[in-house]
Amino acid sequence: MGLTKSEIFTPEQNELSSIAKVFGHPARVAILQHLFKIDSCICGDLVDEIGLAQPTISQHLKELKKIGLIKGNITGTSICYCIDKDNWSQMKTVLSVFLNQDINENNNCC
Amino acid sequence: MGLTKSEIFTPEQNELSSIAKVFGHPARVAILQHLFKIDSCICGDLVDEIGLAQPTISQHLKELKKIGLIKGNITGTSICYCIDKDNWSQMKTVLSVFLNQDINENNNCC
DNA sequence: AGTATTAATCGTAATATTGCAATATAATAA
DNA sequence: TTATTATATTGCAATATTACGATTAATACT
Repeated sequence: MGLTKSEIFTPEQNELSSIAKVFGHPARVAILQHLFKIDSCICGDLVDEIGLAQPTISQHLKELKKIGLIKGNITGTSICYCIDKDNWSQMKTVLSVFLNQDINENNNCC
Repeated sequence: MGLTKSEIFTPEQNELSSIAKVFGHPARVAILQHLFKIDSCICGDLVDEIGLAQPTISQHLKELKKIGLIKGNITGTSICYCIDKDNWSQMKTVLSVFLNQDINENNNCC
């Protein structure tokens, strides 16, 4: 099948896994790290920076855009990408709730 | 061709994406949430709790175990799973470094 | 021994993802 | 207008993931 049964999960579970899925590829992690590091917004040199073909990078950028973590700005023939700060911090909140769950200390099996 | 080029990324990028990948499916999120919530370690009732077949849950548990986020304890015919606290907090540290990166404020394109 | 019970594994079908060559599109430059 | 440059889209091949039926393995219960 290969088809995730999203309908049996809560909206929270689906949202969380969608976010995590985007981080689930090293190229997208690398793109985000580069956008954080660089002092001016980056355009096509992500292709040089990371060692993947232009269509591949473009595809990864599309997924990052789709989930709202980055946004692009057209300047001439190039496009300037950067982190969407508002969405980034919103995403952090969603992830934090999940990551900082308290472990029930009554657990005694292991 | 369906094969991630792990060799061109840093160990950090690969580690981070591997962790995120595991969270990238709602069933695994649901399993982890259930293990957090329940007051005694859970065994096969994850199958009832989540609406997936037993082999499917077993497969997801395997991936969670592989990355070290959960561990199992055999008691009779059943297996008791729970969060691996040490690895969980270690994973949180790795993720936090990534999530809490500072955005370079010299960014001015968007 | 024979029979449940529980969970892992195997095999397989359906779908998704990754990556890239080729091509298309869009904006600028000559 | 004709390049040139930068990025997106299309199409496709290779591989991965998801899901589950069937089976297996291991323990517990009669």
